[in-house]
Amino acid sequence: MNAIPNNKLQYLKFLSELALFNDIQDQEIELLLPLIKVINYQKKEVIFINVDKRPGLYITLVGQFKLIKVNERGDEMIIRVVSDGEVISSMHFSQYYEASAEFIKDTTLIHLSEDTVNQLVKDNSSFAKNIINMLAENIQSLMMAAEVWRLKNTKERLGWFLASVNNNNLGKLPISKSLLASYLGMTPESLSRALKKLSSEGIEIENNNIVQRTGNELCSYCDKVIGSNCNVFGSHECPLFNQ
Amino acid sequence: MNAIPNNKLQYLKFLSELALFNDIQDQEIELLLPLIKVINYQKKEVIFINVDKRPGLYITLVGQFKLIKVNERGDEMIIRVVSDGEVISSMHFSQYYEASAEFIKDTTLIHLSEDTVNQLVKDNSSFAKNIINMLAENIQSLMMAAEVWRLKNTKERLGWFLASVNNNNLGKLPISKSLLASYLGMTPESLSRALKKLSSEGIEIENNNIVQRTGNELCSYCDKVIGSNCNVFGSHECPLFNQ
DNA sequence: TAAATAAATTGATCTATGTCAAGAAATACA
DNA sequence: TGTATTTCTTGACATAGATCAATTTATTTA
Repeated sequence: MNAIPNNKLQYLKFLSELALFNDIQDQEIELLLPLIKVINYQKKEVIFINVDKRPGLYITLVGQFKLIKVNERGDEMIIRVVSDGEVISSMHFSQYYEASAEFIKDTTLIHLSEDTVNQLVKDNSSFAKNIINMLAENIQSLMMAAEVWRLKNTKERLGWFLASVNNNNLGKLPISKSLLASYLGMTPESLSRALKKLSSEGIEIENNNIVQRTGNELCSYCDKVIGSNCNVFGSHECPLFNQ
Repeated sequence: MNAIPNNKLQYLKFLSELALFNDIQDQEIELLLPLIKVINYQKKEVIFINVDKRPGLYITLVGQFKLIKVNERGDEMIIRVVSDGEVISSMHFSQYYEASAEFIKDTTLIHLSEDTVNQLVKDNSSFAKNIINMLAENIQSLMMAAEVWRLKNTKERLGWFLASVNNNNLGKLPISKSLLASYLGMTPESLSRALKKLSSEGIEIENNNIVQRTGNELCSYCDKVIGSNCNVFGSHECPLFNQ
């Protein structure tokens, strides 16, 4: 009677490992399974996000998409690139905020309704804490992005991005160059030129791998936020603590 | 024995009217009063915010300050201008995020420690909800700011700002022009030139008051988020719903 | 594996906005 | 109320990065 269909039970392990469900018992997550909706999108598909579409919380089971805004002239801004395991909470956008999602890869999203999330926040303080942490991380990365766009030139923006993925992604470029250019708020041409300048400093991209001539050229583009998950962070080798 | 000093009791009414304490009983707020710290800052004072300074949640009792980041070249970015009744939650910044606050007016802040806030979130689901709403609003305004910086030119940025204050501030410019220029990511010279272009469209600033020739010129710079607290929003007069 | 398509690079030019300098207007101060 | 100081405006000029166009290089697809 209360059996959860087998096809939903498969999500239990995935969900339980997300930061969003930290300190939440598997039994509690199981109670959610009947409430989730699983939605598939194809590469290149574009959806419009606003008050009319079902709001709520979307968890990326697998795939990749970009959250974008476009102005009248057709200029596009990438608000965020969302990948496996990442969460987007459209219910926390203003009722009138409009954005689009464009799928970069075939993507499967897990959807929790606004009511479900609100109920969980009310009943489970760990979940409330996890939601708060998720939103705080969002704020953090939006502030960082603002800073990068406003205070850094094209070469510095690219250097900063490479430094950040080099730490948490083992030196592999996670997105294409043209997507990266757009994400960093520049044209592909400018990215190409910025890359040329960086290569004269010993930083190169060789078939999607970030390569540093002596191994620490990117340190000069690092900052304390992105550096905090680097293995020399805070040590005497780290230039951020030791100029 | 448990008496709250009279000088703290005066904050009860102020706090109870904040969105942060929605659906929270006065008795519960009273329990907080012994835990708050009140801090005064003078106009032009600058403080540095990072992990070493006491983190937590700051509520602006009265005054105004700007949250800023500066790069090596001395270029300054205003992350946010914080005014009376507004909240800044440095505890939700990354541990390593560094910013400065520069006080524009003499300012009094009410401080709640990180532990106090965490305890409240745990014990009181209304407070958790309020914190979530506050963070969501932060995300909203950071996304809007990113959009304004990235997709609008100087004239459009200024028009957008004037449209937004015209709604919620009765047409009075809340900050000086040079601060506004900095907030909008342009130089005072560019702001001056943008203003000249707007005045040819019937939009002027006359001793800090926003004046529109026919009364709705700013509508073309409005959007659904800032328009949502305009009194013609959604009606047949509103150009946003009716092109 | 070749042809077709898409992505990235390079060079030449253009343009919005920054910078610098001088003057005007507004505000503070005495 | 006049002087000093700050803020704002205007013009001349500089520049980072956009745009446009032509290749070159990679990736799909058949």
